[in-house]
Amino acid sequence: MSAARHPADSLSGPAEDYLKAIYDLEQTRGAGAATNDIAQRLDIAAASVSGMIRRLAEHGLIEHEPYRGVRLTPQGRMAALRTIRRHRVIESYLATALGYPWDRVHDEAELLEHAASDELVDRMAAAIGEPATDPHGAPIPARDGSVTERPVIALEALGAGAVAVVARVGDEDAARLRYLAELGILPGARVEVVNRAPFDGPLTLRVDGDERTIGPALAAHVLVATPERSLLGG
Amino acid sequence: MSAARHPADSLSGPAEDYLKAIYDLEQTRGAGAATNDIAQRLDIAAASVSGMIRRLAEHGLIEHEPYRGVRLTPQGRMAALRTIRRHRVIESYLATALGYPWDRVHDEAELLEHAASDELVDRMAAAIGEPATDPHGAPIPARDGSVTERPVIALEALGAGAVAVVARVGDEDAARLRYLAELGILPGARVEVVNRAPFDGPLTLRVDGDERTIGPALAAHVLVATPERSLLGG
DNA sequence: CACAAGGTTTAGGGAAGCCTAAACTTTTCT
DNA sequence: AGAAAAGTTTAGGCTTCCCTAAACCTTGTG
Ligand SMILES: [Mn+2]
Ligand SMILES: [Mn+2]
Ligand SMILES: [Mn+2]
Ligand SMILES: [Mn+2]
Repeated sequence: MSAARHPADSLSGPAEDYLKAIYDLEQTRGAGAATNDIAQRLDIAAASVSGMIRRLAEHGLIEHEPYRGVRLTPQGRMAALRTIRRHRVIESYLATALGYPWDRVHDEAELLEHAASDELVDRMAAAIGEPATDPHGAPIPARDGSVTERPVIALEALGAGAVAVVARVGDEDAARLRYLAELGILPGARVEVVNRAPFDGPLTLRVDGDERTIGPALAAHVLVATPERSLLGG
Repeated sequence: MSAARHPADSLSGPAEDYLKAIYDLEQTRGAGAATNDIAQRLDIAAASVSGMIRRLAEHGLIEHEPYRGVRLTPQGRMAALRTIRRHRVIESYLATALGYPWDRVHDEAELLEHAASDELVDRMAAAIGEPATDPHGAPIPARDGSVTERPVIALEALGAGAVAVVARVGDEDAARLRYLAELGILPGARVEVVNRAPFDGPLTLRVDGDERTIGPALAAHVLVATPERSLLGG
């Protein structure tokens, strides 16, 4: 009765973080986002997630099929993308305009994204030349919510001999980012899989002429574009 | 028993706004801040202020004498000044680095001040050359909490013939800021009181060679430094 | 098919912050 | 001084967002 007719502009910080998490989960897994997955991503008890799910559904931002998962409504997707745009523009601005190291922009953006106005975010984007991706290679949605996700594949999924360009790395863990930077695994870097040990063993890579060995768990957080995929268009 | 031994770094946004308000009230009024004044400044019911006062006192940030008012403890003053520094650095950065109009920096800073880290604020300050005052002329506290408040007097308090330099204007009301800018009443502007109508009447000023008339209510929000005061040192 | 395991929701509770109404204290006015 | 006015606090309630424990579905396995 009172559903779906709410201010909509004034989402709480926590609500915005839930929508972002649900958006991400919907993207990677094909289907709706599971309560447990949301809980894990946000480091919150599953029961608390159920509570927030109810509120978001009442506001018409998600649809909830009990015991089955949640999906964003068009309105919820728009809200998620607005927050994601803010997050990524802020990350980019901090790195480009203020010299922030790339392993620390994420935590700062995680809070600022809920406080910065659309106008501020637009001014930031303009000041640094409307970048297409954030410092970790993630695409920045446009003001209208449109995003062009490049076709990418996890570095972990490549076989020996494959050559690829790093498109994007997971940005949640600062220590991991520092380590990847040490290895030269940055967006735009060319990597070649020299060898792949069996039984989920480490990958030997050639990066910038140097040989590097990384475990599959780490390689799962590195997304790459392969020449074939680029040409075929995924 | 559990008083005064708390994280202290993690103050809520509302708590920081209360501390700022109490700091301001302590400065202008000489004595402790009254519940009603805090309520009016924050646009919150007086009863709600009593509740927050209890919490802030439990955290050792203020001292409360019931029915008499509150005062900041040294710890509370430090927390207030840290938030004020953030607010004013952010205002300055928005105006200088991002071309924000001076009538809109305040509202944006009012939210960002609770989300920006000290490191971000320091980087902003460095990027614009460590300004001494914000766009409205208010002094920016240093990292260690030290502030040098210039001796100022309300323009409203000047008599006919007085000459002064605008030091600072109230920044809470955007429309008022736009009007003052229209009149040329900006920090640094030289104003001369040409005439003063009796019975709380309007002041006629000369600003930039132009004659301007403003009411005493508006003049109360313009703080000026007079030559004598500057020389005598207040 | 039954049932254990895993995932999800409900029940009950707490802290923060806000509200209105009522009680209470202090100040001011007659 | 006594009473009205002004200011403050307390009482009782509400929403949001979090928690743990218990009930409840769904699924996969024996
Ligand atoms: Mn990020
Ligand atoms: Mn966030
Ligand atoms: Mn301000
Ligand atoms: Mn604020």
